[in-house]
Amino acid sequence: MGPGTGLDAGYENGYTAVPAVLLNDFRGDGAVASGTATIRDVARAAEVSVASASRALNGHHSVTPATRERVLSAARALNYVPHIGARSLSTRRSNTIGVVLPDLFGEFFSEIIRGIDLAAHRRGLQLLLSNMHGSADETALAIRAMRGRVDGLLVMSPDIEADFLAANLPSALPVVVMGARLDGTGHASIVIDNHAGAWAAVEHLVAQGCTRLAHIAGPADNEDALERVRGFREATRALLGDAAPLVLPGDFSEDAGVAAAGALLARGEIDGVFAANDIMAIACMVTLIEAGIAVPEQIAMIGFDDVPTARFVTPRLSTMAIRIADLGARALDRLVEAIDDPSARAGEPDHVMPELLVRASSLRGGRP
Amino acid sequence: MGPGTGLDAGYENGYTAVPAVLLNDFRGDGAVASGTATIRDVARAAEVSVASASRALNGHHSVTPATRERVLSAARALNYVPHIGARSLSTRRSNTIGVVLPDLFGEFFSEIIRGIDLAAHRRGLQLLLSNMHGSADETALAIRAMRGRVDGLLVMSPDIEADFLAANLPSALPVVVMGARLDGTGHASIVIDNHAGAWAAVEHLVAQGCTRLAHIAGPADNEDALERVRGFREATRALLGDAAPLVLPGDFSEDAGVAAAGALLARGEIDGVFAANDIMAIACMVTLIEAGIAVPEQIAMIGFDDVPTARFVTPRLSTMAIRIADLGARALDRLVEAIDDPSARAGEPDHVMPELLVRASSLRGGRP
DNA sequence: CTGTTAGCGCTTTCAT
DNA sequence: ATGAAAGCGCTAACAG
Repeated sequence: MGPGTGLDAGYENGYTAVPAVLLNDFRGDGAVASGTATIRDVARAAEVSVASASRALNGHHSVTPATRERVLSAARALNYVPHIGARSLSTRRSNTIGVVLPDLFGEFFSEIIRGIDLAAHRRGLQLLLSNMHGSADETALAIRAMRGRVDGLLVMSPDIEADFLAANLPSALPVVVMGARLDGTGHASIVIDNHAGAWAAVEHLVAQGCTRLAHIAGPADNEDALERVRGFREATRALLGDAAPLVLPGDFSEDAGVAAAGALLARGEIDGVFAANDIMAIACMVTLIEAGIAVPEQIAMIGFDDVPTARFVTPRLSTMAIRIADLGARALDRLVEAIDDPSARAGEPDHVMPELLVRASSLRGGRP
Repeated sequence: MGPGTGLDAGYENGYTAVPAVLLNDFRGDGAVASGTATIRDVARAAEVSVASASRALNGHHSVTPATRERVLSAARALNYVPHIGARSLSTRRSNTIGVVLPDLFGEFFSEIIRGIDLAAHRRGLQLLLSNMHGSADETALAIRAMRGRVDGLLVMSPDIEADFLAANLPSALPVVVMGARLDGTGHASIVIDNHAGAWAAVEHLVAQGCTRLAHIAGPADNEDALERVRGFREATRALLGDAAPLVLPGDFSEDAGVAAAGALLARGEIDGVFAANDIMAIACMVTLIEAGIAVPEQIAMIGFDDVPTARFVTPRLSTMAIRIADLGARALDRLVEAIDDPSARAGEPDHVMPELLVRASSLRGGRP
């Protein structure tokens, strides 16, 4: 893991649990098939009640060292593995977090999952993944299907109407929403400051001497994308006096980037492009270069997100960087807080401020 | 999704379940908080027994249309959401697959997860994710922690000794192992033909006129990586008469690629590089180019995996392509087969043959 | 300290 | 067709 991600902070307290029995030095070299014996078998073998077995297994202090040892060795002998499902039914704790995402495609989501996983791993939590492949109804379904198996939900669905989302969020379960603000619903949320990010991107392009900007937009139903367009428009008007800058349609996909490059080529005149995400920026840039355009000399490019790939393209891509994995980790941390203290209603959304990351794709030494 | 991935095949039969009640046209717009009422509440409200409620909710045919309607509307009114955890305890079915991976970093794993998710989604299965962050003991732990919550396990851990792995796999649970062959354990597996892939890479480089090859190796404890080195060595000896070709150490990381570039620069003479994975190839290539080396003219490059990024670098990276997402999907499909028919012992491992994908980074028109 | 007894929420015989 | 009751495997009072 790279330095400075802030993800390797130490253990935190609070909602965190690794069942004691799982931490035994069991290495599965017993003779019996694992996953078969129940706690009753263990109790019988150790000649104690299931209650004592349970206590011993879970490290409760109220057990004689002697019986504890009997139970433990019986468990070992039987290759006992606790049935976590049953345990959570009884304790009303699953030590599992449900993660609901709109898509699993692309580095943005994999980075987010990585961040969530890292934070979850620190606390001994498991992740139940659910991806909606787009549809709103499926999202609702996915969310409902998590009932009784998770202690909390991490939901990201920037393209689902907030109202619909709010209506389908189980109010009994702690939820953190990523990417959409759900004010007044009592759910915590964490949002990216897209507008400011877009503005900063335009500002940078202008500082590099660009005067004819274009924006490659994200999906029309995506809140983040919409805010980026808005920021772009306002900034070009304010900074360049351009009230009707070119906005090319897009959908965060590679294809959209390629198509945008085609449009740019056909039109000419544009000397700076701000894409709503990195993947479109990269696809567009590669296409432009192959068509003989010099980047950044003829057209400067800047993206949004800072996915890992941005560093590997030639020229390296400037971008409005979000520490994506960090974002996921923060979301999980907030969720854990909410689980720890269910009474605390969520306050203001957490804000994530994208950071201008200047690399070669936009650096052409205009005004410094 | 790109064309030709083979991932969008239609529904298959077999182990597939979406609980009926979840498919109702419920849209969560009721007045009561969801996730609160139990089936007893529903039964009481509908004035029937819980048994009947259960039957109605699950679409059993032995219910009067009248009572079914009463139950359903009661459920709707109460905003009832079934407690899946309790259901699986009772049915011994969780409709969940446990996925155990060694790492979540990099595009290889995110692609694999995407493939698994796609296939799982088709069958209405959920994914319980678990990542070991390296340690073997953690792997064992993660596997045991899945007991009672999953119907089957998808395990990938090329850097864990096969014996240890086999000892810790629950024999009661269907398991498909990716990337390591566990013959004779009764577990299905699916492996990449690394040796042949490496050989093909060398063959291609030689055909392009390269005569002094180097290999950037993967981790020393990774089976896939080891096979790639072996293939590389054998091929260079056979094809080039080079019995002791340069093998640079690596660990599949970006840094390793950069370090390898340094070594290459210091040494000179090498005119073709085969890296054990794409990320090292890309990092190495970018570093070489920035140092003034012409790729592929002075040094031809080829990687392994075909991660999405390989298409975006300049020059585009040649690679031994694996359809990674496909691999994940296939693994899940095999697992589902095993769940469907637990009696069938696993046969031979599935083989995945990497495919030579020639892009600009290795194309220099030597012998055609 | 230990055993007995209830559940957790749901499905499922087995009667009726 | 419906209901009563017995679990699924585990934990948690409550007594002893």
